[in-house]
Amino acid sequence: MPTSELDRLDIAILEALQENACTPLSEVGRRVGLSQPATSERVKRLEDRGILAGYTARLDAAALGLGMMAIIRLKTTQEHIKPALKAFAEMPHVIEVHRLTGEDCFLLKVLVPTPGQLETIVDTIARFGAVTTSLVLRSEPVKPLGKALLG
Amino acid sequence: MPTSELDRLDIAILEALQENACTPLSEVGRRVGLSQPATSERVKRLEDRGILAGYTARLDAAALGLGMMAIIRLKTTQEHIKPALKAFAEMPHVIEVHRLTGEDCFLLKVLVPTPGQLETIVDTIARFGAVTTSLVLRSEPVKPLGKALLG
DNA sequence: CGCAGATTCCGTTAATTCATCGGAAGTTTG
DNA sequence: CAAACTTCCGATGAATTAACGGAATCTGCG
Repeated sequence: MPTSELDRLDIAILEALQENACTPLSEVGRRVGLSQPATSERVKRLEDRGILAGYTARLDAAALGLGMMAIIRLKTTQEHIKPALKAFAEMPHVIEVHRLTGEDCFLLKVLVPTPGQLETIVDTIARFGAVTTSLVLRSEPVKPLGKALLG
Repeated sequence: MPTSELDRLDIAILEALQENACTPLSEVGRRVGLSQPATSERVKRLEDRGILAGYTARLDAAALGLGMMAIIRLKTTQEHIKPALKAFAEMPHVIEVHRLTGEDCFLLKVLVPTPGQLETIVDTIARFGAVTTSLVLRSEPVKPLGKALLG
């Protein structure tokens, strides 16, 4: 089994660190009922197991001037897949790339400062196949993963 | 303007912290050519400006037993929107919710351990309208945001 | 039963990292 | 040209993390 037993404490620690990775481990420990060294040790074990894959800064796209998010779907054919992947990698505004089953081959998430930038991106991608572009009107805050472990 | 001037150093700092938020600021400073206190001060300023919105742990979904990602699109009508949003919030496996322009109203990203779980989710969401579900075969690593600032 | 061995915890302490301070250098303002 | 402002540096004090040694609990197996 991939999740070789995470107990309640591990999950609580992961939730705390996902919500704010800078919470002192003594404080995390206090919340879950462990000492600082014990908490530290568990965190280290979670890292060694590859469950805790790292720590990252959360940037505010809007504050960075990237106020427009769009979802682009691409329906293409086999021979375009590799060149398309390469092109996506070189487009800095394309922040997520997913290969899909179903009618569409790719789903991309892009962040741009202006509609004009979006047009440029769509035009470039359209060279590989049929694109469908949707603007994101609103996003609910991304949910922390911890919750999904209990169901 | 939203991006009231970020210089090259700010961008380099953001990139470093996005790649690994635990890099000591003395090390970040060394890379960008600043002392530790100067780096610390810039980070604090970026936080105050709301550009650096926080720090979060990166969890490995597969290692957590959530090896299956799916994209669900929902086409629905006005009166279902609020109840749908509420339902999404209560489903722990739904980790992203985007309101879209275009034919589909919502795009969801879900993480599940088994196809059976996905079926449950799809069935629940289908009560609000017409759903289109695609499995994610592969995802390219999410791109750091810093790159998008230079274009 | 009961004794290794392993695991996980705690308290303490050493090492690392971060925050704060005073002061210098450079820029902008009046 | 001076005053105010900004941003930097080096040094120091405060906070956090990492690394012990030892105690308690659990496991496996004679």
